[in-house]
Amino acid sequence: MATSRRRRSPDATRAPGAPISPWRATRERQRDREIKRDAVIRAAAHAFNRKGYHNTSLDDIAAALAVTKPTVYYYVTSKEQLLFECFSAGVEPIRAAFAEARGLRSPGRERLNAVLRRYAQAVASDFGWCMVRAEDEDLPPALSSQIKNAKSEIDQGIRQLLREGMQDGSIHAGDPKMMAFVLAGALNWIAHWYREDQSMSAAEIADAFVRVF
Amino acid sequence: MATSRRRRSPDATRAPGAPISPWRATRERQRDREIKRDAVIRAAAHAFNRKGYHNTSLDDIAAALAVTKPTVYYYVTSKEQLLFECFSAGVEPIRAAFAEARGLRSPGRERLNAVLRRYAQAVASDFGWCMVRAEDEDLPPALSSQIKNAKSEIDQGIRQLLREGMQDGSIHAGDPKMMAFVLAGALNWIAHWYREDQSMSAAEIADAFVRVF
DNA sequence: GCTTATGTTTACGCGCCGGTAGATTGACTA
DNA sequence: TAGTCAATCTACCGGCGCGTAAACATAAGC
Repeated sequence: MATSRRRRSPDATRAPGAPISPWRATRERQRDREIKRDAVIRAAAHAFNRKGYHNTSLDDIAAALAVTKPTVYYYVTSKEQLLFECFSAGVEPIRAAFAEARGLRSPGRERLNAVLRRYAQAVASDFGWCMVRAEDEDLPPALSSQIKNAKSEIDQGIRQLLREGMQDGSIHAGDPKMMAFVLAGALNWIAHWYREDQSMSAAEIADAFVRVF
Repeated sequence: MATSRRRRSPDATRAPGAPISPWRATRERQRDREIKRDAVIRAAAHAFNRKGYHNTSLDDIAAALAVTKPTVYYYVTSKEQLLFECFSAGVEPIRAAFAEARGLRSPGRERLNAVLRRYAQAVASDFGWCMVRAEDEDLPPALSSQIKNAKSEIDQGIRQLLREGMQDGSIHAGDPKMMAFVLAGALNWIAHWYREDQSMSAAEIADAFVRVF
């Protein structure tokens, strides 16, 4: 929305070594803008992680970045959107893990383990906390439904890996739905206790968990 | 606090059949008060469960009881305390389950299963939701620390049962701490999805979970 | 019946916080 | 140098929601 007002796009097919375009500065600014926007989202995730969504004001987030509230609003349209962005940032690596696992040829159990490991790491991050705790009640329906879809997608992905593992015999038979609930629950819960008990790294936790299963 | 102003205690050693004490009404009123107070807490738990703590106003809770806000405050000193009471109500049956399990002579695995089953049922209730999601950030330090203690107690209880089960050979060896995290996480997570997917009763879920482990 | 305790109401104060309007600064373009 | 545009600021609005003061009603006790 805020970026839709550019009148001319910079010449993308510039010969190397050619004189620098006068629009270079514009591109740099745009890149700056993305960096700053990311910083806002990261700061928000960190604050939400520590104090909770509702106990964090936008003034808090702005202060953490040493700017003022309207500056935050320059990069983000609302607090709700901010939460949503944090959620998205948390989910993205998990999506990636699934995509990666789909490409592998190893038995289902190993593919599942790989996903779970990445999952655990994602959940242990600042974003992970937002991901796990982003509640539909806190968001307008449009964003809420997107979150539900994403969560459902992950759930189905786990069930699918479980089924594949059962078919190739690498995973003990059982009800995929229940097993997925157990797995997701155990992993998501990491977000709750990891802040207080950081005696292990996220990777170590993931390995320990996989060992338990 | 509100009950500390009674000047004379009713005669507790009254002969049966004797004329009813004029303080009987007082006792009845006191009992009424407790019932009403419980109703307030239940209504709060239900509302928190559906809309979340921060999205529930005390006016909402009052409206659900067809009274006004000050009436709620007549039974409860603050919203925070209300949340704390919901937490306590949720935890209490779990405490009871542990106490019961300690009295049994069966192998550790069965005692643990019994606890987990009750645990799952507690988590699937309205109170359970509050229990799982009551965050220290939302409460004053005094209450927050009590909650932490209760949670820690439960955690230690699970670990203890695991150790006992390992000693008598009924539970496969492993790291009790990690296993407790996995168990608690999987069970607590029930609170998140049970509202939307009520295809099974809490007891069925508990059995299914125990089977997965 | 008069008084006191108990329960509930109406009406309100007030702080916090999400969000915005509009001025301001500064850098890049021509 | 003038003009444009991106970025940030100061100052403010409005409302929601917790919690309270004080009046009012009803029933109990004497």
